[in-house]
Amino acid sequence: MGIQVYSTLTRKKEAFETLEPNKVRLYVCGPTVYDKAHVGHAMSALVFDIIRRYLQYRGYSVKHVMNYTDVDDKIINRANILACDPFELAETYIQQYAQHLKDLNILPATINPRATREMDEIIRFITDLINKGYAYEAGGDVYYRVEKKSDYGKLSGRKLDDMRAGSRIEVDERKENPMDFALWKAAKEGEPAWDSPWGKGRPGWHIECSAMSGAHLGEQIDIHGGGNDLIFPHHENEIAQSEAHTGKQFARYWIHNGMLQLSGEKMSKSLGNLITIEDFLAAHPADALRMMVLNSGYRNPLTFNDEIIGQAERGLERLQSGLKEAQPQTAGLADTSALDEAAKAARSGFEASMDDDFNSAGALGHLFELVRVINQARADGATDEQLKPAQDVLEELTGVLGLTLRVEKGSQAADAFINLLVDVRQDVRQAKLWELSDKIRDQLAELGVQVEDAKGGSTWYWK
RNA sequence: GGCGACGUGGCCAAGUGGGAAGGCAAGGGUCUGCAAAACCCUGAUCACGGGUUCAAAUCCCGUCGUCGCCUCCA
Repeated sequence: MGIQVYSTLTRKKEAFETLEPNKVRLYVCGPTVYDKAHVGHAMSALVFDIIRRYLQYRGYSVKHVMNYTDVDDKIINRANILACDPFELAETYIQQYAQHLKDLNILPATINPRATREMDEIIRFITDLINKGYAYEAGGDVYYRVEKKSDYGKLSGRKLDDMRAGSRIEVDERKENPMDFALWKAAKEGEPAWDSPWGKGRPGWHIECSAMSGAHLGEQIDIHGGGNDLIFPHHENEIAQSEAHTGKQFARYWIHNGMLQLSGEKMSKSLGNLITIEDFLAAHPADALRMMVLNSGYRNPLTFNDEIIGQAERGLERLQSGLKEAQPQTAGLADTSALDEAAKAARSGFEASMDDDFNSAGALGHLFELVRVINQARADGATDEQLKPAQDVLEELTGVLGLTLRVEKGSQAADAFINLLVDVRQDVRQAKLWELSDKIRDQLAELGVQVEDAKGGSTWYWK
């Protein structure tokens, strides 16, 4: 059985079949760049990075598009407050976001389009919608006509009638239906604006994704992703526009990640309860956040707090323990079949879990079982050569999840001195000068070097 | 109010008809001069109440609770 993917559109798992064999067209909604990104953004980016890496492991070539919304009301407002240029503001945060993705070991998208650089495409798209009767101009604005297509609401499971009451929606007299949404917004004085058939203005939020997806991935794509807070109205509107434009199904699978929660509430800019990626990375390794994401279902809400981060960090240490070297001067195992079988079982279990809607928590479970067998073998005296095949599998599969299991490394020069010290300490221990031997170990620990004593000698590593 | 998701051991969490994975924490033990690491051992009436079934954590109905969307949001 191949990969099964849960699609929001059908609310069930479906067999994953791409439009073109072995190729995946993936579009993920990126951030609006008006402020520092927080760990919730990181979670979403991590989820789709994990999905992408697994698809690649499964032999797919993935064309991954992630956009930056670099012109909109919030950017303009922020720029006004800071008395700076909105384009420069956006540029600053785009650069910062790209660096965060790198720091988080998230593979760069194949293409990162920006709304401001795709204006011709956007205008062509809107023009076509007007020509086809799906949109209308009203005083320099252009609105999408939600009643024109009968399936509006199919992604979010809403009916126009249910939303009509819409007490919280400010009714705009110029709209035919209160749910009609802006494709193009006429510019006010001093705002960034582009020429269009409807006068100076800028694109609405939803249209840019449809236009850029079409421009870079074609009329139909395999996966469209984003946070589940985008289901309505953003993705609903994207479907409406794109399918009105092409007459074809837009995305085959809609994948949405759950929200990151802080103190029981969604982390968001408007609630002000956020932790920036910058702050997180200053205090924790990038792998810790990825580990948190991996250990839970991507569709479920994920609670973010110190205890959970701590659990993730200790879980990482456990994975790392599987990669440690053999005990010094060990005799070796007579039989390594347990290791071979464990490695084999780990790979097939890993694949079965990940095939099932990217069940990374289940996949991790299989990797932990491999760790246990490796550690058992080491404790039983396996040599490095004997451990290596299983460790290679562990390293490969954790790599598929995007974990680096990075072990801090000092300089080569320092290594030589530490080896010397540990070696000398070995003689000190043989002479049973425990006080001196402990002093060396303690002081090395203060320098970040963990020394571990075993029967045949000592090993050490940077921590 | 409408729509949707979720509720599994102290914590995180997999499993969605027939043996309740895994991790963290805790306790006990092995190893060790000590420490650390590692290894071994110990734990769940699957929110509650009904129902379907030979069989339910898993399906159906109801109750309670948590969260999300309905307005900008990853």
